[in-house]
Amino acid sequence: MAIDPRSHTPVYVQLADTLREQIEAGELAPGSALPSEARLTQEYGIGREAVRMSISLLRSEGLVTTVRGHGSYIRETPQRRQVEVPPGASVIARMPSGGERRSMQLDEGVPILEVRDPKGNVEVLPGDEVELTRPLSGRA
Amino acid sequence: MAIDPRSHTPVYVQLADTLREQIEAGELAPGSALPSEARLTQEYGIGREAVRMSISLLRSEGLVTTVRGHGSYIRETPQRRQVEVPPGASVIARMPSGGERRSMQLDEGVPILEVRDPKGNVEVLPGDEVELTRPLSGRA
DNA sequence: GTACATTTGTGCGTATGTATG
DNA sequence: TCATACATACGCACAAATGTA
Repeated sequence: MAIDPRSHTPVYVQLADTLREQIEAGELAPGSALPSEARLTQEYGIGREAVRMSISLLRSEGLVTTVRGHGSYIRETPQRRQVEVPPGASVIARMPSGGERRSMQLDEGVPILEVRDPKGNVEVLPGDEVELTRPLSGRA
Repeated sequence: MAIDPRSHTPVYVQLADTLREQIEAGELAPGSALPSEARLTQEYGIGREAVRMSISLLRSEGLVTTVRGHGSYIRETPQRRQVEVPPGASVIARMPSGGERRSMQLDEGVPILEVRDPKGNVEVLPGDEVELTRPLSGRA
């Protein structure tokens, strides 16, 4: 898909959409590198700022990670371990604060799951590694 | 907190931390506007790029939203409605794709919850409006 | 309607630092 | 050592959106 500078949607959103499509279509395989900033700048005839913002957007969606001095790579989602939601518990999803992200060593664009059990204990789980489950039979 | 350009932590991270503190402390109330880019540039004696990256960071954390030609605003989190996790279901948290984000009208930095019931039906819920629950008694 | 100020979006130039190969 | 590539940071300029007079 070509980029239209006169479109109402910002150029960097258009490029992010294009790259996202390619990633989801498998044209850009997990683990492989995105084209470099300079490459994308030339390829689509847009500014470096727009390219950087596109990649930043994809990072915030958890689709790519960027390695400084090396490039940006399509993220491979790790196996999710199953975690049971305790009876009487509640769960919310939210993005981590900067401190949480650093201490939990989360990539950008990875949400967290906050599980609060009836006693008020809160467990914070990395959203990309966890699948919550509720078993059919309601035993703890 | 003042910004130290010689610090090892990037200027834009320092500013984001400062603004985050002010937001979490309530000095910047939900619904109110952040200072403009120009204002922050002067206020903290840093460049516009650093200011914009700070705000971009806060957006990706779901703390603020930006309206072109208007400004950036502290997000007000809506009341979370309670949604019960069906017996036998599994839940994952992830960031929405661009299309999902637009069709569900989600702000940046808002994760989604994907609930898959035993029959394979998938429900996609906005992470900022939902609190998942598992009742104490295991009835559906 | 017009005009204007404000604010964010985009593009470009430059520079330094850091990491990899 | 050298080239490449990204990260950070500053500057300037203009475009586009918004709101108000």
